[in-house]
Amino acid sequence: MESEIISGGQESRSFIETARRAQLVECAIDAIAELGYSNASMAEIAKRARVSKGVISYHFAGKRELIEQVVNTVMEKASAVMLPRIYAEHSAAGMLHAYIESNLEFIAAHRNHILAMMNIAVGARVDRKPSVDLELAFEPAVMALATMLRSGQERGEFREFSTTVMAVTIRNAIDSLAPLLSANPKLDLKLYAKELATTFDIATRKSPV
Amino acid sequence: MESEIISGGQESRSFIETARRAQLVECAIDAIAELGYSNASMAEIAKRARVSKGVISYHFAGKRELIEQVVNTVMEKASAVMLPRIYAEHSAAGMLHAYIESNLEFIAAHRNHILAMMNIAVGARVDRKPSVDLELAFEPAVMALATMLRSGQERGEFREFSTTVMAVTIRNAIDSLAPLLSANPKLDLKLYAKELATTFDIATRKSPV
Amino acid sequence: MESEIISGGQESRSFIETARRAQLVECAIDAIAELGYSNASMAEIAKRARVSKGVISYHFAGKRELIEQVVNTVMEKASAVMLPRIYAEHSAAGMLHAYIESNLEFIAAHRNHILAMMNIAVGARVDRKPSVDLELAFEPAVMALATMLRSGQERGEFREFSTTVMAVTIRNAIDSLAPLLSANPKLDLKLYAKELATTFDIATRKSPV
Amino acid sequence: MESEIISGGQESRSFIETARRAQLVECAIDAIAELGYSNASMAEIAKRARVSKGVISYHFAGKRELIEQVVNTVMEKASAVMLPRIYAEHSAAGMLHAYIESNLEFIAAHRNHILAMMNIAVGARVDRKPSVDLELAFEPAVMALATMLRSGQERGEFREFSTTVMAVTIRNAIDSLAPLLSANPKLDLKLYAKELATTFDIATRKSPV
DNA sequence: AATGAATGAGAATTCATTCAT
DNA sequence: AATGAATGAATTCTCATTCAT
Repeated sequence: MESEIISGGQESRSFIETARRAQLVECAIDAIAELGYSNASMAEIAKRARVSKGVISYHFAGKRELIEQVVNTVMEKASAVMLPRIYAEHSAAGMLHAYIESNLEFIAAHRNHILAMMNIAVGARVDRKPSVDLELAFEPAVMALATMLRSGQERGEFREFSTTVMAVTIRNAIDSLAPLLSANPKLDLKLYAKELATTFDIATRKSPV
Repeated sequence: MESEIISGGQESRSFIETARRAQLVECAIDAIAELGYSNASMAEIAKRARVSKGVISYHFAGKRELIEQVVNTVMEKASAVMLPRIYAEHSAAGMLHAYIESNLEFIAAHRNHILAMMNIAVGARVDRKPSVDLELAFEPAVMALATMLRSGQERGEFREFSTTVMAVTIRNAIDSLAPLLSANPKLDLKLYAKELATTFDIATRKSPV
Repeated sequence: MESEIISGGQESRSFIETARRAQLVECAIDAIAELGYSNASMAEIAKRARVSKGVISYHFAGKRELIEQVVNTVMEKASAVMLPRIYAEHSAAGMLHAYIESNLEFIAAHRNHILAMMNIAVGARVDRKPSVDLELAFEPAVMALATMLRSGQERGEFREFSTTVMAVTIRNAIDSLAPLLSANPKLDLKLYAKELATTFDIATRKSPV
Repeated sequence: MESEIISGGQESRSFIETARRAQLVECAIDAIAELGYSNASMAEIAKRARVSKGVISYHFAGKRELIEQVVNTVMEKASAVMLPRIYAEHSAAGMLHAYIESNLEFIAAHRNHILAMMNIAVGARVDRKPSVDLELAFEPAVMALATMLRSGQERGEFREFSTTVMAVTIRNAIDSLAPLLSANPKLDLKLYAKELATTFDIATRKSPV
């Protein structure tokens, strides 16, 4: 509305476009989470957005770009939730605990986002040219976690272990919650979070209490 | 003479049929592992077997049966490697250790098999009629592991923890090795196995040594 | 504005869609009449419409729906021609006469329509899942005719006979004209109609004049 | 067995071949009658004969020849039943009556044969080059009947009518019994035969009694 | 005389994408 | 900015036919 005044404005198109893109990304997330990657056709996503198929092609270069935006969106949202929680802690154990807990909370709150990510991770190779590389999407998360673990070792809080193996293990423990939750919706998340936190607290700390 | 006996006879498969089926299953495994579930079309699989598309239809009732055979084949091979190793142990910790180690060895030796399984697990749900149910293929593995862990707790070897959460965590730590290995082929498997075994030894045992 | 209303709206078909559907139904009728049910593939029908195969899928849910539309279309056209002619009569003999004559006229004018119907009737049962049930398409016509005959008996115009057997006989005498006409295009339809009308007039009436 | 003695005997092969061909024709008839023309695949027919697909190709030049044999076989059997019955009569009305009754009896006794014929008549155009021409199979029957009717007119027993139209009408009244019987197995055949005989007796005879 | 194995063409259907309006 | 229409490639599956044994 306000934008009609600024005739020829470049901003206004950008606003509508931004909104549409966000909407389409949301619909894509839901479709992928609920139907799986390969059943989340453009037609299905468009239907969920109550919009014609052409709109997606109009706003995104192709399915590929749409999927990339899904990945980016989820990553950003997760970071926004988790990072403050982690940086609020000062001990390595505390940070690891915050990492696991905030991540599980994010999953609980955005189950479809994570489900979509996992479906994409495995299914996206569908396009001959991988639209989203596993490495690109997941490795940074592992790297960041590994760095956190290493600093815990350097501070003398954590025992010696391969930070990479441990980081991968923790990430997978977390990521696999989403499908589990999907199959068994009344899963006790609090318990699950506590179990994981305890397990990896024990598995990483230097000396038993 | 020849035809009177046949009726009702469940004559077992001919030699050549058995060989072809095995070959096609192998080609399917490779195709799925390398291209992803949905790019592993019958045409692609046939091409890898240097055989016409129709051959697959001739030997398997449909894509569904082929995929089922892939799952069965992998499961059987893995069991054949792992079970003897596990049952050779007598302590719960020993069994867990054998479980992890033999599983990683199997993965190292049959990377494509595991990659195929994971792709099927995610990709197959994607069909309107899931050709292979995730639960059917994976949950039993988790269940078996959980049972093993519970017996460890009952024997007093393991601390108290949710056996389900721990079993899921361990299985995912293992399963996620395949894609990792695929992305990073010169991964030190021995080290990885040792790290995982140590981590879950520490994470499960009752009292620190 | 545009999208708020749409939801739930059963907006009727667009002009162009209606035209395409009609065109495709016509092409299907011709293809089925000329090539037989099972040679009338979607590809063939599309080719006749000078349109890509996908267009049929775009406008019809599947072959099934297309065939259903063929049946509906033919039935409606035939009814539109015959019913006024029949209801214009007041004696049972007059109605039967009008029934036979108007039906033959319709067949003469729409030979392919009838040929298509017959091919569908026999060919469609042939699909594992019959796309169009013989009974549904043909029995009503027999039923309606039998009812007309019965009312003629009740009025005392017609002799006693099994209205079902007679209705079946008349319908088949009529329906079989189409293939006959197809094989022998210069058939004298006027004569044929007169012969049939006379035959069944004699065969049904109570007392000779 | 006995044939092994007559080494190189041409006769013995002929005997087995004749038997096989007859068996395959029977199986084809049943398959076509029960499943419809296009579902009666060579595989299905072979299965019913408990024989491999190749056998059919071995004994018949192709599906086309097999279908031709089906038509020939049915025609011969029907003639064998009907002709003696017809020629036993001496009045035209008696012959027509015998024609209708013996034909219905044949249908009752060999329902599948007639069903197969009808399915073939409509469905066989499936092959681009019609494997069986409607004309070839059905017109002779109509011609023969028309001739019979004409002789009735010449003798002064029958009224004037187009013998062709009447013959077509009668043949179709008869042929349509098979599908009817198939849809409604407990149909009263005696009644049906009596109705048809009466109807066409009335419709053809010169003067009302 | 018969079989099992393999072929390749053709079927329906699905889908991302393009384009005129 | 959005839509409906159309395309063409790809997928699974079926089938008559061929061929070595």
